[in-house]
Amino acid sequence: MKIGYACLTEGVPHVRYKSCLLKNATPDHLMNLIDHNLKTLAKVLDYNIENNIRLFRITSDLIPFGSHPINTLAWQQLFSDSLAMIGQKAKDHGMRLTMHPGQYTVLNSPNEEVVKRAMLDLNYHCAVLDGLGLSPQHKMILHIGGIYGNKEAAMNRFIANFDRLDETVKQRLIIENDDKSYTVEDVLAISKQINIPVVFDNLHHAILHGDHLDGEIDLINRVKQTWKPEDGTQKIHYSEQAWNKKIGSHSETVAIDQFMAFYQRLNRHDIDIMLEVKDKNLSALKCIQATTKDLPKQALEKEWHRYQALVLEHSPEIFQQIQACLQEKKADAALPFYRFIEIALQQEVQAQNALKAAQMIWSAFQKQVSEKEQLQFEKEILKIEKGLSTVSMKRFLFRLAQHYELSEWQNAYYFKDIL
DNA sequence: TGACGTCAAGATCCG
DNA sequence: CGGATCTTGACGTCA
Repeated sequence: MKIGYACLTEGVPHVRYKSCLLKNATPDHLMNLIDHNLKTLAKVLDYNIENNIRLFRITSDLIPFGSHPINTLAWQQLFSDSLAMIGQKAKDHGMRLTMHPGQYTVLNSPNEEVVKRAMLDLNYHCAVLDGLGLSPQHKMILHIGGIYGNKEAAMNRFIANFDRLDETVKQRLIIENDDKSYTVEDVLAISKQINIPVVFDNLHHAILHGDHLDGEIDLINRVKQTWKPEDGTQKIHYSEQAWNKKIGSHSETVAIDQFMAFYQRLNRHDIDIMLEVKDKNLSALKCIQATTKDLPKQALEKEWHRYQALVLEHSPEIFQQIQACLQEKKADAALPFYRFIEIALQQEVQAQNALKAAQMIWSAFQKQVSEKEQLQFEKEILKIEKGLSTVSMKRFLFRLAQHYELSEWQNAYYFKDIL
């Protein structure tokens, strides 16, 4: 079983993808952006490897305007070495990479121009995975598309247009149920015609059906039949509804108890779970650690170190409770640990607690700072006391952590909003 | 014609 | 001038 996350990272320094507006997309600029983005992807894979994350979706924005006529670069050739190196990283560590063309890539449109662009976009996504040198087990996920007043005709159009795709694209393509139009049953019916795997998405399923727990696991096991040996392990999407946001919005974080309940009902290990959640890698790490038997103690301690300042900023009380919890050194501390984290982060940041968090990080390099930095810190303190944003304090502290090469603190989740 | 979703670029405002 | 915050863009469907 692999658990993974989609596209972007939280709290990982120096990984930010770049893009540009259509009007600025000159070949020269695109070259620079692609070069930067590939370096970024390589760093993200390093992060994944280091943190034992073995399932990851690559952002569609890797190559800006990757399927747009404005991008005339032969990027697959120009960056073949770089792509091959990145792909080798993944292969060396058993990492499964996927891609997911967005909601605007519509293969079943009645508009032929839209279909042509969708085919080009699928070619682009496939070219990335091909360029990385990855097998067809590294998939591309697509939704079925629109209804256009006649669902049956729309489904048949999907089937007909699938047939027009390149063989390499067909081998990678998998299809997913959505939250508006196409149920798992619909997608299974299409799958039966074109013989490609189905991705079960739990939240979409819950939205299109009233009570989502009823028969959910049976359905997942039925969907497994669409995965052939050459497709690799069955993959599903897991997400939770964001409270107080509109139906279908992904939650800020995966609520660990809700996930564990699902995991236990699922009761399978021959399955890969892609999380779709705002806090990305943070939830992936959480779910991985919570489901790892005999998790080494240092894994949680490393995680705690990254959470410390962020937790302190939200709740000094829970900060203390977590310290106590970890000192007990019981086995299976992961669940209580993450429960505490979730509760802490729901608390609003008070100025006095923001000060405590800043002080904690400051104390790590207080001894080596210059007088000028001391004065700057005092200025930042005043800003927080006045009730101003903590952003500039965080930027200041992050710069210090970089300057004094305190890599541990650079990885603090405390900095995730300013990276 | 605007909402939808998503992210960063670009624009503008502010001290 | 630099940093903080607001607006725009790129895509297709549907009301």
